[in-house]
Amino acid sequence: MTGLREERRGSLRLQDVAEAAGVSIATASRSLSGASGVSESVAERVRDVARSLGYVANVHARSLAAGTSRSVGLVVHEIGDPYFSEIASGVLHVAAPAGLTVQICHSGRDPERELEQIRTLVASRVGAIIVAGSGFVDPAVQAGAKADLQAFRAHGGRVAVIGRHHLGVDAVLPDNRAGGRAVAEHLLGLGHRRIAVVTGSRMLTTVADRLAGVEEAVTAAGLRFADVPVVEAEFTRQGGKQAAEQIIAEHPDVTAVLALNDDMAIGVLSVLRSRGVPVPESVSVVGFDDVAVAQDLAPSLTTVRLPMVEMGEKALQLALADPSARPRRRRVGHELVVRDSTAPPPA
Amino acid sequence: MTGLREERRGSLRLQDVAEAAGVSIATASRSLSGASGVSESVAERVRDVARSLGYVANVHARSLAAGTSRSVGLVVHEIGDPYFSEIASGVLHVAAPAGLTVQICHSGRDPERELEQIRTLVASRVGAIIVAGSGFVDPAVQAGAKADLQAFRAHGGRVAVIGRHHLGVDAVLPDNRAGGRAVAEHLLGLGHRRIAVVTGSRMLTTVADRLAGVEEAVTAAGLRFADVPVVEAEFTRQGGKQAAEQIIAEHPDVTAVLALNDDMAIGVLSVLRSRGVPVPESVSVVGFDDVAVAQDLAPSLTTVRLPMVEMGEKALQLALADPSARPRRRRVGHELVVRDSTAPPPA
DNA sequence: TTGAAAGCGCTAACAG
DNA sequence: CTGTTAGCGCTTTCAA
Repeated sequence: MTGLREERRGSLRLQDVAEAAGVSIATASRSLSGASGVSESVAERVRDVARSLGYVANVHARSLAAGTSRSVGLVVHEIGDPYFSEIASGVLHVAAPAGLTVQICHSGRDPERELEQIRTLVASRVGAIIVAGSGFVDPAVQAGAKADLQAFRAHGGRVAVIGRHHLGVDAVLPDNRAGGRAVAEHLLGLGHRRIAVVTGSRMLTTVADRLAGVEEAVTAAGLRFADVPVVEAEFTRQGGKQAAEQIIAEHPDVTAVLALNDDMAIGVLSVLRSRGVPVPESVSVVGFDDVAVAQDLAPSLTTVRLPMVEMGEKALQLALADPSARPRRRRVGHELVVRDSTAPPPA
Repeated sequence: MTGLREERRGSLRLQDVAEAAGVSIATASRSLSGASGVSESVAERVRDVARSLGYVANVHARSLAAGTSRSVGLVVHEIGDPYFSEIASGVLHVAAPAGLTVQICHSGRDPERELEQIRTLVASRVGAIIVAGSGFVDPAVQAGAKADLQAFRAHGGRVAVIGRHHLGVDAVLPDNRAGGRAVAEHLLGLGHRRIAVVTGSRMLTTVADRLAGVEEAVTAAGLRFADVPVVEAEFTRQGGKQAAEQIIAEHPDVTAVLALNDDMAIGVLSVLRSRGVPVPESVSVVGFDDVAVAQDLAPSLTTVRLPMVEMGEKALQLALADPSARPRRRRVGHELVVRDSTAPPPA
């Protein structure tokens, strides 16, 4: 009785399809995988039978036998963060039509955990791994991840990263430096001279690059970057709030706050509003990323737009493209979006 | 030469660990899986060897042999939507410590696609499936999904859904109806009598439930629900904008807009602001969900808080708990959060 | 073009 | 407590 066995596992096997179609299991396999070497008539019949039976191949058996799987892994810092959820959205949008499943995991901005997640993905024999979080300034921090990723590639795995990493693989690179410069120039152009910068950990390359752009602009404007207060906190809304409190306490004379991501800028706006500081009349605020809500805040946030969804799409496309000998880089544009949170400094 | 084979696949097999530790492959397996029946000293040695070798078990081989996998599937409408990314965050937060990987897929609010995604997950032999996202009022629409989910359960799979009722499985249920009532009562309590409701498709149970709550409150206040304009559009920010335009055109006398999710409310606020309509002075606006940014909008949004992260956590916990004969329901609380977007109607 | 059969790496009886 | 061995369901040579 075949019934029993079906009940045990719950689904048909290729063999059931093969029997029903009156062919061997090998032919059935070839028919369904679209491999050549089967007469079209037979192949079609097998596919019909499979469909009518509702057969779905066991992914694990297939992956085990073939050594690869039709799935990709995505490592983000935190999926609840809009920056990453938009990237994830982009990844999913190109994965689905390609018949790929996506495994998402959190690194929590911790290199250790990131390495752990990468290992898990490697063990899952995913076909590609996309690392979406910021890299770390210190290459040593990611040495482990780099080694694992290289080994993964050496065995046919595909890898792409978003943002600057020292990982030696294909990368989608937003121009954080030019973006930082642009947004700083915007404030300087409005006449601001006492600007405070609110930032996440400088260990993150994203932060380092954006900050370098800011420094360029400040220096080019004839100011000393050393005189610009740079307040470091968590790269989150909460961190932005904390930094804002500190600025209000220690640098009450600033006329503009430049936050290195929108999340922090939102935190800054929140504190200023609760303190009754009018934005942009008394203080201008800018962010970076242009997450979807930036335009709906009040005042709407001046920021630098990064095409997160597109970055996710590009990353997966890059990973899926024919492998290249040396790492490819896809730069994505940025765009200064001037909204209502900035104005000339108070007279 | 073992070297070759290692190169072919790229990683060590259990056998390599077993040899290095001088035990049989079975003992090695037991040691690593933490199964009983191995002396602790041997088990420890095996684990040490495995760790020093950097061994990671092949997930597919394991799943194939064991018939189950340490992974869960999560179906959301759209991961870029904050409502779902917060739920996903909750799911990931309980999955990771449990050693579970999470596969996320998009249904795009389309029952067909949803069914397709569920099938893919079943084929992946995930241990559990979590369906987040509203169900459909018409049970027939989801008959396919229900059948597949039941079959999946019958074969040992775990299932939990968030916020839907026609699937006959464990569910985490936000009290949409009571929430709708609460937020409508808030508006009525402030003295509003000309209220417009902005909603997504009424085919969604989420919408139907919230709307029913609103109707209860309106009726209890002695008004006729039929007199309340209900504008239907996409359940997104864009839909909210569209609905707002329509309300301004067709019902210029309303003093309050009740949007059935925050996303739509944000769209409404955006349109009102660009039209120069002061909120809450001329028109009050309320939303539903309390996505993270709701408190940072200006005016900050009065809404009903749903604990999305917690809902994600609970759903996975439910799915992971010992299976029960009949569907369990975990109700999660809601909380009216009064902020700055509501006030009494203009005199 | 088709089929038989040897694994893919691991788990889980079943022996010892 | 430990080892032997038969699969898990599929892909892929190798023959026919």
